[in-house]
Amino acid sequence: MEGSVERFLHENPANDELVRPPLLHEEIVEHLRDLIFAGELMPGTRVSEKDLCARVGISRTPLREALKVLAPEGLITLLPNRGARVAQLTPEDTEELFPVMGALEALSGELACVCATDTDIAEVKALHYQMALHHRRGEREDYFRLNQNIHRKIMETAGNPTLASVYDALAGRIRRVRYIANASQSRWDQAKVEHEAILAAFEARNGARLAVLLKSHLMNKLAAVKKAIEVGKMR
Amino acid sequence: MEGSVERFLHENPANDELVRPPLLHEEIVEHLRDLIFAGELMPGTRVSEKDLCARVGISRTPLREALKVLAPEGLITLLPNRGARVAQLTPEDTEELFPVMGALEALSGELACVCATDTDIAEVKALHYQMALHHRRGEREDYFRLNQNIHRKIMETAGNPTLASVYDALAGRIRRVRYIANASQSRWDQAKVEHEAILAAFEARNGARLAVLLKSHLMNKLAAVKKAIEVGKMR
DNA sequence: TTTTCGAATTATGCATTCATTTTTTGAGGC
DNA sequence: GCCTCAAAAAATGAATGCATAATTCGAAAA
Repeated sequence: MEGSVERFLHENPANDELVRPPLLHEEIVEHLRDLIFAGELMPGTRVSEKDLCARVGISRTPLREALKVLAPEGLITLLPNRGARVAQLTPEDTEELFPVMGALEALSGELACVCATDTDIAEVKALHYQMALHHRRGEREDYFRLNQNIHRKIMETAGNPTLASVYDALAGRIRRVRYIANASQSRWDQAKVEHEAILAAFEARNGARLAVLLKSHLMNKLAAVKKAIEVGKMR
Repeated sequence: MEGSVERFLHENPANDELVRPPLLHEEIVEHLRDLIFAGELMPGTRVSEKDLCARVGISRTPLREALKVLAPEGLITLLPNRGARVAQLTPEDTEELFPVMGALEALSGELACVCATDTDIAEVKALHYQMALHHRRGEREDYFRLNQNIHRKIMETAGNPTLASVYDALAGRIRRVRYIANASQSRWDQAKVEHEAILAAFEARNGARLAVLLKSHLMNKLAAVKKAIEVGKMR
């Protein structure tokens, strides 16, 4: 009977999750994130509610809800009566975010060393050598992508979804500046060396060492970002 | 002239911040947080939009915006077409949150050891001995409050507002269970010993050691919470 | 008495509307 | 020509309205 199926679904909270229809504002949140990450909405840009509504084909209510969600996340800045803007990372933000991300990545490394299967390690190894290839070929975009994949794989291996989601939220804010970290060839080369040590620690399942390496890797990246910004300003 | 003052205010972004009127939904967010923390809205409780609107004296729009903000924060669970509920911490959440908070507290300790003035350390010391007094007197509520104050003071001394805000968001989610960590006298005593070591490391400005201590302090707290829940279940 | 089914009620999701505030525009004065 | 100020236009903040999904309630059946 149909009835029993419905009852089964409703009496089991876990299934309710699967059945639940999407909330419009959540889709808009993701859509806006994508627009920001893709660079279609640049930092500092004013987000016109009317325009975006027309563009996405919805009313202002869910869009406004989405903006309110993205504000605490740090992707949008809300100026009362003066609209929303794509958040701009201040130097302070940058300087504050990297250590926090470093701590979270360090934890991911520690946990990953405990949880990782041999397959997990082999996967990271494969990603690493593919990345190394892109480095040798000077393919920055591909290197960047593989780099992200490696860190993401380690994060996933850690098996702590809460950690991953906090990390992702912060990573979204510095996505743009991260990319410029390897602007200079020397820093890029150094990053590659660091990654070799990271791989080695992971293969050895040396969690403490991996944690330290990941942490310093991020702090070096911060230094590189600051330097790259300095150089950029002087021009 | 009045005009020049207004222009001055508007031409200076920093001042715009000060002048800007409050957004209703943000006030509701804080109000709801307070209600949840105060235990007036218990985990699992359904949040009726109509009732809460009447209670707070606003329309549904800003309330719904507030609920949407609190959902990603983990304090509210949104069930599409079925309303909002005060989020209930699952055992998985608990197990995931403590290590993350441990990593963040560890970082706060490290940074605090670098940034702290002698006054900062003296302040923590004072708080510590006041807390120790409450421990000796068996005053659990006061102990708990002082305990929070100490960790908060160290966090503030670290001088990383981003770190603090991420930490606070997570702390809000486990606020309730944290309180039951010192349910058993033996654990409470152990916690006090750990705090003495923490104070000593801070006084010595031994960041690395303080980090390790704060981290293990939180992991021990997790173990205690799990145990307390187990005991609670058996009754 | 308990269960089942369906109408009535209620609550939610989103669109629309109204009241303010901000921004723009342009006419007049310096 | 540039600044000042006021009126118009536009945008935002919040309330209300409407369509739909969920819940409740009660009558009929088992």
